[in-house]
Amino acid sequence: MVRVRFAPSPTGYLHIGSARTFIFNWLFARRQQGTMILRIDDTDVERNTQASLDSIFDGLNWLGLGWDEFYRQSDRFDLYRQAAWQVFEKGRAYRDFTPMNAAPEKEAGEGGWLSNPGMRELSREESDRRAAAGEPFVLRFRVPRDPVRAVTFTDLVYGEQSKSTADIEDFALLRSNGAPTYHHASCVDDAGLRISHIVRGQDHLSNTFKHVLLFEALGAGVPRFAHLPLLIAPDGAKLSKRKHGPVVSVMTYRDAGFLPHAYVNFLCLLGWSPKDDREKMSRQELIDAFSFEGVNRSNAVVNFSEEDPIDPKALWLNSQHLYALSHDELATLLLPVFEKADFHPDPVKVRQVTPLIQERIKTLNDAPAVADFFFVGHLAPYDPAELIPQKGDAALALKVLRHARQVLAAAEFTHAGLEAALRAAAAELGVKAGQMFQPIRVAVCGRKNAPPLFETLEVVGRDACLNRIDSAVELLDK
RNA sequence: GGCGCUAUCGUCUAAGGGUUAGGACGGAGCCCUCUCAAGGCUCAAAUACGGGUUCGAAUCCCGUUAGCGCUACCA
Repeated sequence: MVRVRFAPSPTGYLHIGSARTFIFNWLFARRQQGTMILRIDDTDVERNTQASLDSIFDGLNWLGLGWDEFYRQSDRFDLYRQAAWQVFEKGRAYRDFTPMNAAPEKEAGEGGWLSNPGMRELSREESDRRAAAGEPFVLRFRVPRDPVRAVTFTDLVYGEQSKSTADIEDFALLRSNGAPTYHHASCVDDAGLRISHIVRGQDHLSNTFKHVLLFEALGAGVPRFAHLPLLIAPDGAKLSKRKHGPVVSVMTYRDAGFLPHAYVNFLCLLGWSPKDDREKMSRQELIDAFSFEGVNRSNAVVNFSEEDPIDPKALWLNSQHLYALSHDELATLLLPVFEKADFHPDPVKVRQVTPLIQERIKTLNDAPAVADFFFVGHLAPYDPAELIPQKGDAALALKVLRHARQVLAAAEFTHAGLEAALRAAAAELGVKAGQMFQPIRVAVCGRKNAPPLFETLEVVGRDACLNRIDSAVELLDK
């Protein structure tokens, strides 16, 4: 039975790298019909905040993938302490009374630290006596070095891994305040929750040797491991909010008008490939295609810059998913966006506008800027020169608009009716269709670039069209 | 410093002994066209470096360089 977990610590918003780790866990769980567990790794009481926990939930909820079981490490401290003392009783851990901040630090820059001399070999009697006297200590794991041996495991992504116990430090299990460390709590839970596969960032690859040792000391089976390459910034540094700003938070993409699934799709393609050139994939396609074979070993750059804070590929993928939506689905998503833009939109109007702008937006947030003229009572001021068509002058624009007004006053306001009427009008005037349409477009839309003319006029409606053309004529006449 | 991991177009990636090194984003151009999009087509763009092994290396091995990670009573 496959059981995987995503274990964020609530020390900030949901990072996009964490989001991807969550997604890969989720995909693997669904693919294997296993269980997805969300576990909050909040062992560092000092650094955890409720705000951060809330924002992690916000991010996860937006992604919309869900989980099957939920745990919180701060509820389980007794479990960790109990487990730690069992390890101690087995002789696999010892008390280290070295005062905090007084570690035997490398003065001469030689580096490397394995254990606190003396403490590891302290007799049980001496250790018990000092503890009873109230001297603070940290409980440290005793890495087996009597004969040095290799710790090995097979990573589903990185392959065979091996490290000598001569290169593994005696890491802490319990702090002097009795709280468990990340390594300890994590392993106790992974064992206790019967996690079958630990899928996490590659930054934990070298920690895994410690964890393997701990699982053994705990008397637990060792889970399978799959480490994921990291997401990094264009400068090669790891993504940090301080240095790279909001691009590292998933909420940024929600707020930018991304479709959650499009963003999931984008994240999946960072460090993983279906190996068949597919890019836009549905949730089910991702589930069906996912495997650790397809995961890369090198870190992936999220491509953004100051001017362009969103990866262009993410934007493209979002547009592809946007274009695939039905008009009704998209209209439903667009309604709140227009509301937020203060357009006081009528749902019927939004539904009419939707097909006209669908292929002109890359994010939901692009819609108000593209569709403003469908909703406003009065057009924002524009440069009258825009009304003048290619190879024409103000006189031509005026002639076209006056004639158009007449024609539109009588025309049947449907795509076919408008097309027939306006093409005929152009022929009558002896101007090219483009020269006819451009002044009308600018008069009605307030700009040169807009959706195709006939359907646009149809949705804007006869009254508004005539009024706007009157205004344009007035503008040119001055 | 020690230990571990990694290295294909600008970016995401495919090819895992034999390919003109493929696709996508982005860029340039053309087509379509009432503008803008969308769509179609074309072009530019890569195997970090040096040694091996082999008839043959992007691919396997060694070294170098570079980047990243771990080396906390953070996670």
